[in-house]
Amino acid sequence: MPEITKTRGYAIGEMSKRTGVNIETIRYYERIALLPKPDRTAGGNRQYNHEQLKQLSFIKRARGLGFSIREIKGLLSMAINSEFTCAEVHEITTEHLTSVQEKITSLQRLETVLQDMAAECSKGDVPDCPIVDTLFEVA
Amino acid sequence: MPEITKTRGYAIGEMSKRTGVNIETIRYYERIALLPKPDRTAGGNRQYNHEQLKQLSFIKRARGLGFSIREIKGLLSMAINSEFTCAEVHEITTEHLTSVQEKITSLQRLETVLQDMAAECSKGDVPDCPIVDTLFEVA
DNA sequence: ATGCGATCTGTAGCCGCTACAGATGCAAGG
DNA sequence: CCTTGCATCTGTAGCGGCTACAGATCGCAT
Repeated sequence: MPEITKTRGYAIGEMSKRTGVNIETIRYYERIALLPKPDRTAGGNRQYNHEQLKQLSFIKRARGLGFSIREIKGLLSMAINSEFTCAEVHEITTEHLTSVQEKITSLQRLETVLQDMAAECSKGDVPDCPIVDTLFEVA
Repeated sequence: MPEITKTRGYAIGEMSKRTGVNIETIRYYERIALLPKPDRTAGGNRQYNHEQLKQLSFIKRARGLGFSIREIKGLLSMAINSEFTCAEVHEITTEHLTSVQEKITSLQRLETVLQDMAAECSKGDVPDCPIVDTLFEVA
């Protein structure tokens, strides 16, 4: 028999182990066209190649940095087609950075309010609590 | 005719205006039993009372502070039954505070990474970008 | 009576997964 | 070759916390 397929590629479980992405999530990414449809074995199991492993790692990293699926699709299509300029990528990144910074600011405001509420609380055994009172004031 | 219902109460739109909670969301809160089922007019429209207005304000505030629906249900059932101690409420609050602080920390880590990536970028017109390179490194 | 905005119910969609059920694939051991 | 048993398959439904319809009815002013 001639060697038709030399490198066997990676089964989905292998992809999952190497990237840390859940198997179900990998299939989900395929469904929403974030990952390309891989080859299949004769029996129908997915067989990924190294390119696809790289792409999944990319997705994993970008998700870890909080990029949305939509943003990652943008980044990927640019990267894959090499139809992008560094400036465009920079823009997406700084936009994302700004939204992260906004989240931080609003969480910090929250932190302050929660700390103040907690500080006022006597922690007593009685059913009378400034936290509840605060929340129950009609706006 | 005798005055059967003296105080008319608030229609759902009134509740929405007073609390800033979307009408659809108010109905949603009722469905998930976060708000009690209100009275109805003869025709079937919801009629809320002042107590329910206070409760919706409470929910709105607590959501604004990032408490989950589950947490709010807890707080409300305690507050309504007056079966709570200040210490219990304090505990829920500080738990929530901790999770807010954890979110802040992880977003700040994110911020640093994004800033570093953006800083390395030349913003050039060429399709060669350290951001893409960074993301494409296999783990 | 009529017109028109407010409200009604019910259902489906959003994001980003996760969790099944029930049917197969595949590789290693006997 | 056959069995065992894990891996993988498809399809669907659920999570949280809403939001967005469609199509019908309510209620109030004129």
